[in-house]
Amino acid sequence: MRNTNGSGWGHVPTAARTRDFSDQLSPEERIELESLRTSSYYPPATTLLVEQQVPDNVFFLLTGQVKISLNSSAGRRVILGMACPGETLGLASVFSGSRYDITAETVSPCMIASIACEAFLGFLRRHPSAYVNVARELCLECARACEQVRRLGLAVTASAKLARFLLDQCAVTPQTENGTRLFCALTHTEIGECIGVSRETVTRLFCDFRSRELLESRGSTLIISNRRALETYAGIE
Amino acid sequence: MRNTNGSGWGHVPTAARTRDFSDQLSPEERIELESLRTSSYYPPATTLLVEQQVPDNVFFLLTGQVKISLNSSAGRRVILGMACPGETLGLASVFSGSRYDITAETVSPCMIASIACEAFLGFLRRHPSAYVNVARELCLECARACEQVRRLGLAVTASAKLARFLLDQCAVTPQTENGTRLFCALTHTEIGECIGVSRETVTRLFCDFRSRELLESRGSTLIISNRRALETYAGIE
DNA sequence: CGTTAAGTTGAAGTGAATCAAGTACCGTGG
DNA sequence: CCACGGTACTTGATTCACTTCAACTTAACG
Repeated sequence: MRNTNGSGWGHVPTAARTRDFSDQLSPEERIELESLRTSSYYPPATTLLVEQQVPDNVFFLLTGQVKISLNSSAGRRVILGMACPGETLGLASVFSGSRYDITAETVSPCMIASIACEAFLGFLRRHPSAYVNVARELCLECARACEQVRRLGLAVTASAKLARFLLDQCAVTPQTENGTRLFCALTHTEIGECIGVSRETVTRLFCDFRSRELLESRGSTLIISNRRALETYAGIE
Repeated sequence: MRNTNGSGWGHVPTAARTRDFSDQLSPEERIELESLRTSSYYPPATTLLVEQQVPDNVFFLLTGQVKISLNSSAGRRVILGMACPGETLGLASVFSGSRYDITAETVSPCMIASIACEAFLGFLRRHPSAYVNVARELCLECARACEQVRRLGLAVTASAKLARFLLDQCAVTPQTENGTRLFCALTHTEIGECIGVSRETVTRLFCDFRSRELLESRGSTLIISNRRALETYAGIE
């Protein structure tokens, strides 16, 4: 099951991403924003921002994938999802002037552009129409958090949670003729953190799903030939 | 414990609310927005919007309280929180053009202003600077959803969840000399839906907390004299 | 004063966490 | 090439917190 290519899933996250923050900006605005950005390379497993920290930068993910999580001091963690190229990180906190409310770390080699808070807020003051872009990004963050609440709160059993999680992944993955192929490089521990169950339970559920022929797995590839079956099994809304 | 004044909590929700959507708009913009709004009275337990519906209006809560929840077709529900005067409802969905992602219903008699989607989007097109207000509201929605993920995902036991929930309420309630007084008109069922546990468990936990002298309750008033104790008991991050 | 909704309490059942032990896999370096 | 160490995965046994079910009490309201 383990996979070393370092990326979370074969395809994009929450919503297929066709545009990034600078979309819909005027050419001049785009150039100005460009001039404020400094891009750098980050190796896998680099921590970009930590919840409770005072924001210093807004990040724009150019390539690679970033794991977004919430952590408790007790060591417990909830993974909200994987950010994909085009997404911004830390925007809500910088904009609202509060501390970071999420933790973000790279899972694959990433190119990331960053802008210091004040510089970014200055840009927004000079170009208020860019707030439409801020609002668009915030919508995504909301959707991601809501999705997670649904997974954790509306699914009763662990199997329903996993099924729902897999179906959410299917929803953003292109289908092939005989089912959906998910290239999943998350460890069982991480999947557990995504859906709020223990590592061992994830293992057992995969066995269970396999024996029920709800999915096949080969290495880090999951093949879900019959979504319907998975949906009904999970008692999806 | 039951309380018939119909309001959720004695004081405001997530963040103390000092301004509403039209804050920071120019006087002309404010007047124009005003002209688009139609205000009406809604009795308690009126459903304003339902998840999966195609958005038709943006709502501005003027007075009263509104319960925001996520529901599954299986009848399960998660209460995200109570909206207070000044908040907007359905903004994210109207803005992003997707279906409502939450359900909202009044819990007390409410005055609510509404604007048809197209009219509101037209206003935003004419006054792009108003997007800063949209962004501000979306930040609130994000914060609320994140808070809920923390409650459901980071707290392990039911007691930790309830403790955290009560502490969140304390955080937005003015303190008196001998502790925090919460006027809670949520039923045990509703509290259960807020933290993802059953009604009976809520009852038992209240008994337990009382016997541990973590709180006192008189009618629908909760008195938390020692927050610290509650925090340490819950193993709060 | 009767009806309905909310709260309380006990007993039984269970799903999932935890603990523990063992296996498979991959990269490294002798 | 193989021994080694580390990480991830697997599987079984045990335990427990919470749900569910059921019976009962209390409170609110016409």
